Amino acid sequence: MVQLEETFAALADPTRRGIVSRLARGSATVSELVDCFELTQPTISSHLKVLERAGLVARSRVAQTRPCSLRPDGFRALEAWLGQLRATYEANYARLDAVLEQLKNEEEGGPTP
Amino acid sequence: MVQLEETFAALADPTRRGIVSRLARGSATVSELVDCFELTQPTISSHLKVLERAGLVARSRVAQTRPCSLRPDGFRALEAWLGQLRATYEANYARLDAVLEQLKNEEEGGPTP
DNA sequence: GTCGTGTATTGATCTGTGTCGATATAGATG
DNA sequence: CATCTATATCGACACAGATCAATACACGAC
Repeated sequence: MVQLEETFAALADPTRRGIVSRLARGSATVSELVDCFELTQPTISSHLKVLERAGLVARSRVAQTRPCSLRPDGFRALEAWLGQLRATYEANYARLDAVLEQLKNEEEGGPTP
Repeated sequence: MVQLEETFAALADPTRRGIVSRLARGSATVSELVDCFELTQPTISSHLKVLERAGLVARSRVAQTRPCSLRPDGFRALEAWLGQLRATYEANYARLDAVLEQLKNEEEGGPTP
């Protein structure tokens, strides 16, 4: 649950969603990301820290650079929550449909006085 | 894009996710939601306003009460964004696999000096 | 009309966060 | 060793948001 908290909070920021979209097309170093967005390097590093803590981004080390890549597992919890929500919603919607169906059938059998 | 911004920001708060989960099982009035969560009524109303502005919750009026219900369309943009992200990621992963496959084939043909 | 219940709004406080400039650290290169 | 590049960290600022108490509004009941 707390993981979900961090995931949604991380993706709530447009810059971080931009970083994620960029990394979906391939890994990138911090400098490359700084070039993509008109923000300073400390700001990008701060965003990467948030994304890393949320489990959405992984950072390795190559020489002095720190290539960042997406961690698809981090999105699983998000998709699972959405799927669960949809299932619950549709189940209750189906139940409503069933009730209406039953009412309709009872009415066809003859209206109750 | 700005809609996505509000959607993620709305779901970043645990109380609002709780409200959404509750509403997936059926509509509820503001008072009923206040009973569900140990928060004051103004706080719940504030959260509902955020969810409404994000297009995730609809409010009607029945007498003095304001029944709240889920608006599944509001989640579509979120699911679409995730789907697009996943597609992009898997496409580039497939491309990487293809590159590795090609390198392997070239190597089998004979290592380049 | 008055009264009571349900909900919205306001004002205040407190915490969190996005941003920057400045500085510090890590590692390659000379 | 010194130096340069890439990245992280720190301190400060401004702004947004979560929360509450108090109050105002809406609507049915009487």
